[in-house]
Amino acid sequence: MIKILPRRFYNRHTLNVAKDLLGCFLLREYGGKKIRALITEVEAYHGEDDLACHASRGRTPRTEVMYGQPGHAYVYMIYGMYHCLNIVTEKKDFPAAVLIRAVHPQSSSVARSDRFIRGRTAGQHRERTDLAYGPGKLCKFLKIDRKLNQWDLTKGDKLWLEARNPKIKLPKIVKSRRIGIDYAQHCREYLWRFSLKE
DNA sequence: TATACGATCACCT
DNA sequence: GGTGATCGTATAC
Repeated sequence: MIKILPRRFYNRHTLNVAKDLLGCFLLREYGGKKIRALITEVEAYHGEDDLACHASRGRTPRTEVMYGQPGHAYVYMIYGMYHCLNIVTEKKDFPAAVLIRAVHPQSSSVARSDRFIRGRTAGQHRERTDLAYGPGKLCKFLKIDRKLNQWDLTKGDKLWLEARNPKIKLPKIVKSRRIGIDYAQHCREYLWRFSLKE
């Protein structure tokens, strides 16, 4: 039974949403293709007091989406060449989001995309999790860019999320410090990066 | 208007 | 371990 994550899933504390997103599926549909990917690594960015959060300097045109309704996408360009996908959390007017750092594409998705990206022939398919390991790489793999900024993720179209299979036991969740935010003073010590062990 | 820099990645030593 | 690519955003002037 496949279930699209509803708005109320995102309208909770960001740390809980982040942990609960592990093992869920990120779905991307474009050009007649549908890719399903297991979420394996996330980071939480929570409120204006979090110095690592883009909203730490308040409302700006860029951060406005994080102040909006939960369950929308916050996609921004980083270093002039990559995009990062975030899931907006918490109630309206509280700025917070979960950065999707890594996903594990389903085999059929990898096969399709490998053929599309690298022109591989049938029989050469194999797991290529490296294609989606890292926030920049997964956006490239899933063709996610700023056109999907503010996209409603509860509609089940173009980009959405589905619940994990409750019958499958989840690997242990590993907590660690967030990546690339050394400027965030004491906030860089927070263990707000969550990943599935393995 | 000008400038500094970043929630990254690939490639180098 | 280090560096360059490349441009939107925030901030300073």
